[in-house]
Amino acid sequence: MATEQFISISTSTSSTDQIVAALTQAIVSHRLRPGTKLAEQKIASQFGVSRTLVRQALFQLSQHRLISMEPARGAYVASPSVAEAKQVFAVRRMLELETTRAFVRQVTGRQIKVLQVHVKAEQVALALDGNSGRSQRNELLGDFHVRMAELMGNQVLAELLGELISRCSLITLMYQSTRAAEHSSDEHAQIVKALAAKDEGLAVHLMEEHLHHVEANLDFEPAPATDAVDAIANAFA
Amino acid sequence: MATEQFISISTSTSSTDQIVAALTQAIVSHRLRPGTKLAEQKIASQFGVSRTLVRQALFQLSQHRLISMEPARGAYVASPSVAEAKQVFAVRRMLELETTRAFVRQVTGRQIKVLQVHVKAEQVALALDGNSGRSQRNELLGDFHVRMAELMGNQVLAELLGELISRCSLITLMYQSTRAAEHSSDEHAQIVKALAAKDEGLAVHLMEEHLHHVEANLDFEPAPATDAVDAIANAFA
DNA sequence: ATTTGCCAAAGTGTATACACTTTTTCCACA
DNA sequence: TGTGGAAAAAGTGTATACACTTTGGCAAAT
Repeated sequence: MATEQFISISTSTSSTDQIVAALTQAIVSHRLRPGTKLAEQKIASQFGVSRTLVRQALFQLSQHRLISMEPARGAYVASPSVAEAKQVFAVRRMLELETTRAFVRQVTGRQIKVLQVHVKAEQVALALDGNSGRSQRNELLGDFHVRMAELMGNQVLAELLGELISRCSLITLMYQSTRAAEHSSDEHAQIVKALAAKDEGLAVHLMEEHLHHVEANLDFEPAPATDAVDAIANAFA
Repeated sequence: MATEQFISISTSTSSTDQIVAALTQAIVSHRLRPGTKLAEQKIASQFGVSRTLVRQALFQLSQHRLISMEPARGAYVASPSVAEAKQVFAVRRMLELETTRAFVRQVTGRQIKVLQVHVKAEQVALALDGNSGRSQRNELLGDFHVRMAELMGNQVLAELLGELISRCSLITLMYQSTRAAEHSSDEHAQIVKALAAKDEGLAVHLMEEHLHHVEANLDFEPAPATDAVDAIANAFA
């Protein structure tokens, strides 16, 4: 069964939030793959709580669109459609390009420092990690963008972007073509350089290209009927 | 007691969703004012269900930031701070300006028709309604923006914007200065005209001004200690 | 061998029970 | 008259119970 081992990285948050965090990480790191059924009792046992808390967590995750709940049938890890994936990326692009623009206008040395440190961390993780934690890498790469929003002092934006980027992680891992965008970190570095130089045009341009690369590395192709049921469904479509 | 009469506009959605919808409407229409306590059992009785379902609904609303939940103390209708209000508007501006830009590029006659019809509806409501339903008017005015996102075929964007606009409604009603922005509908009409003419620059400019007007009509001023407790709190701040 | 129908097992949806926390009440006392 | 504080009331947090739905399999019939 795929729902077996979670590692609770518990801090001091509420029980439900811990479950949400653990499941989120399991999903965006692909330890739980799209389509996997999430039976309430099994998860409850895993965490040593009752279904009540699991249920709350699942509801929350379904609002984040990381799982989908079908009435009386249960919760499943979401498998965003190509259409949805493209929409999520479109929204992300809107928010991030504007964020970049706004960022340049109010950038301080301290903020640049923070971003530089983050990029360093990315590159260390990339170097050290070899091939083990594709997911952790992914998470760190996504965090760069959330960090930017946080540094702008707009918490609302940061939260929204955080949710979008979780969705993007799921999408990325789902539609990932053979060779992923491993030069992301370099692109981040370049963006930071442009931000430091307060070159709005360049920064926005680099961010635009960066996001384009991330999306372009996905394989949205005709979905070649990977399994029998799909094949039949498609045949009658 | 302020939590007394809701009017269930029930469709065929799930019980929880009905409660969420009813409470949302009650909040954004100011039938429930910011700070109002939402006791689970009372609401449950209102709706004729158990606390379980109400609890789920409240969780959902807290994720939408329409209510805030304090551990062991219960749920209260949110009173967004000035800082949060400004952040929400900032994000909204980002999304809507980009939406407008994208809209112009792919606009069709049918879409323009839909928007024109909507604006007509706004103006009819404004004319008929006199002064009765400030909230309904508000809702309709917000819907214009959501409709634009929907027409672009980006469901993700539409949902996100919908949530943001709910928050804006709460904020608007909370910080509303004496004279509200009643020319919103006219501005919508002008925007539609610019969209129809595929004049990207003008459309974006008008949208920018429109959003600026909406925000400028709010009273974010020093919060002149409207009640005794606040006054004391401020005195020692 | 394939299909249909039915029963058992598993799972979800909602209500209720109960422990624990916060708020309110009210009385003793200054 | 006003204040401190304990006991009661109200309310939240979690677990459990139970009804209803879906699922899977077995057996009978074709």
